[in-house]
Amino acid sequence: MEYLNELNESQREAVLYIAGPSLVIAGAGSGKTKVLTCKVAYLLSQGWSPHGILALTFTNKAAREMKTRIAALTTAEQASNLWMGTFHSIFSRILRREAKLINYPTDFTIYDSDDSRSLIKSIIKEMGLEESYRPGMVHGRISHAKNALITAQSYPQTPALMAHDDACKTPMVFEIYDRYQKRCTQAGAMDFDDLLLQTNILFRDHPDALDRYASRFNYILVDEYQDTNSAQYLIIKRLAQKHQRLCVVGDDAQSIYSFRGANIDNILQFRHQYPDCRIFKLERNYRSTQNIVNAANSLIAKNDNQIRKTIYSEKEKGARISLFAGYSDHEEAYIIASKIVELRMNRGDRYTYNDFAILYRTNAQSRVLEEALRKRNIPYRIYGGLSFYQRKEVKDVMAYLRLIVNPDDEEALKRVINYPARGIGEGTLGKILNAAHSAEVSAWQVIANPNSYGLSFNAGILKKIGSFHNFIASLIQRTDPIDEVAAAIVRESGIAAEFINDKSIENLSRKANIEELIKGIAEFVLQANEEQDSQPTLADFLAEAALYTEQDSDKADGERITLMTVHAAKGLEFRNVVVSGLEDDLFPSSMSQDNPRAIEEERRLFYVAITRAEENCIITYAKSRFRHGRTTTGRPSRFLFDLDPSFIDTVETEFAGAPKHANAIAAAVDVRQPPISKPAHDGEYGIVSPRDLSPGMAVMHERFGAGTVQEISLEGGSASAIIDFDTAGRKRLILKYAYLKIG
DNA sequence: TCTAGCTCTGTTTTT
DNA sequence: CAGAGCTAGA
Repeated sequence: MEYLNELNESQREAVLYIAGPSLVIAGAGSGKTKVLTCKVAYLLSQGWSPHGILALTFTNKAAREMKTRIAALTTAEQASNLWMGTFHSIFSRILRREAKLINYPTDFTIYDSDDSRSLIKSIIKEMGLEESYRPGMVHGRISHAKNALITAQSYPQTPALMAHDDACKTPMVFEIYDRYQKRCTQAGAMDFDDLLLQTNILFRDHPDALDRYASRFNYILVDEYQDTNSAQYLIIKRLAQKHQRLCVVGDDAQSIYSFRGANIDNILQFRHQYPDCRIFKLERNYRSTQNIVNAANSLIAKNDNQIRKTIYSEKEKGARISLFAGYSDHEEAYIIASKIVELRMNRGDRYTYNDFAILYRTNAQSRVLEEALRKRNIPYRIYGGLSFYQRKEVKDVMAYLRLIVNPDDEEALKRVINYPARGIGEGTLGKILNAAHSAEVSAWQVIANPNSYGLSFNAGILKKIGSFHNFIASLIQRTDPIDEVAAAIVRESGIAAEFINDKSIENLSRKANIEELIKGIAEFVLQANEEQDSQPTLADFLAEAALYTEQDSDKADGERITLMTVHAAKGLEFRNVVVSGLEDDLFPSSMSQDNPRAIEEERRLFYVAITRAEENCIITYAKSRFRHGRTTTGRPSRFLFDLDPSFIDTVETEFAGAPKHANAIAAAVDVRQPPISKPAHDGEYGIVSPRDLSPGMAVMHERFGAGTVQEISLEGGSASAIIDFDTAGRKRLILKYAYLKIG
């Protein structure tokens, strides 16, 4: 147990206390992972069985890393027997075992967000609501409800939700939710949120099942506790109720996932929910220099809602944070690229490209940065955007695999019934789906026997449907290794033929992706053979693939700088970090402008960004930026004014010859721009405030001409107006983009 | 039924 | 600017 000697006092106390519930407040860079891994190793050394330890992490990658580190402290066998993974992966495993109890098939499909979205979209269409209901928004509402443990049945009984929907003029959300849930059940599918909700339903309705797991998991550890939602909270509570051996680790200052239902109160209220808990605070930051820690502290001090703590660093003072302003987003990117080259040069071979990361608020910002990096021949890797399993060609093959495992999977069927084209078009598919929904059976059952469901297709169509059905049925019969099944699909479905007359680079890369998928399946088989000495099923593979994320891949391909969103950077560290796009309306996001809680979360996000840096932190913003198809002028972010100037270096706009100021904040104030929106006075086109509009008012639009305001809506943070234009008809315009003239 | 190309619209973060 | 949706023409 030498590892105990490497811990500081508070870390050691946190590791050694295993008698009851404990809360470890772990500041950024304070050795949180070390505490967790040492604690698990310590439990094992005290004779606890690895099978009885449940450790929940935020990402698969974090789980894997911890396993590796625990294996180094104990044995590989012990580490591999731990129940360690994300909430979603651990509980999908448990749900699969217990599926029968809650009337799901053992091999239920996991719908990803795209599947959910597409199902919701078709329900909206069926209900004739596409005018005013957007699938993404409805999905958000359903997801929010599920994370708050509100089922389709209880939704209409929840006044707060119904009132919100009424206010948003979307009173039918409850009905869409209900139909959505029925269709998921019909298809034998769970969405991401179901994995948590259904676990709670399982534990609620089957005390014997709960008891089995509660007594199996003798000790429960939860990482990133500040980002758990109500559904996760309740699962933990249920499992730990009896023995109360629970250790949660987190940092309220890094709670950044409320949009996904994360409830910061879980960590803030832990001491009240477990009154006899011990609290340990890890306040020494081992990651960053003093300047970086102090600057971050000065920022987060501006938040009201937090557990007070004093994070400090005993590393060198280090360089001050430097702040740069570009005249445009392109210049900002140019400055960033130059600073990276410069830092790397100055330090000779001390820094490699792997020591740099550029962080941003939104994925869309990466484009301009990439351009600038390419011009300088700086190699980069970019996280975010489409993950491997989200690419169209991969999803197509995956949909066939899903159908084999669960032919009732409607989203999968919709995807491939006519891909590659086999003459079963929209009309035919629509009839099949309608028949299925009115008979309350799956589309697959209709296809298996179209005549029994009152469908009168002509012989040609029947033949096409029949041959598709036979093809899938024949795949289901196959017993060869699953990677060979996948290869057969590509060959026999006609997907391979689609790629034969390829010339374009895109087509080649699609082909390569499909090959990689098959290779990946083969590797999965091999690994399972080696580790568990078992023959994995397609269902095993799909379950893992459904919960795979971009973060999980270890793209260690050579020396590259990293580009990612701040969210994606959570838990990571780099010697040099650039945080870009510090403009009001971008960071903090325009979505959170008038919501104090949301602003505090954005501030925590900025805090997370700064505290990723070990040695150098560079903050940049652009005075103008190309967004939404036009160039907009911005102001420096309000967060820049939160930073204590003594830790910040001069603003330099070196490439435009702007004066250099001694004081960064003063400089930032100097460049404060007039308000972004150009008010629509003096008979000119401009942005009109929703306050200045009312129904019946006559307005002019740049392109659509004269019109009359019908309705104004303030929902969802972006005010919009429905306007009847004399020639262009009825339009719904987002007021912060639309150039209008009153009168 | 399919595809190419046009028009229109709307932008956060993601297990 | 890019993705979705629509239309025309095959």
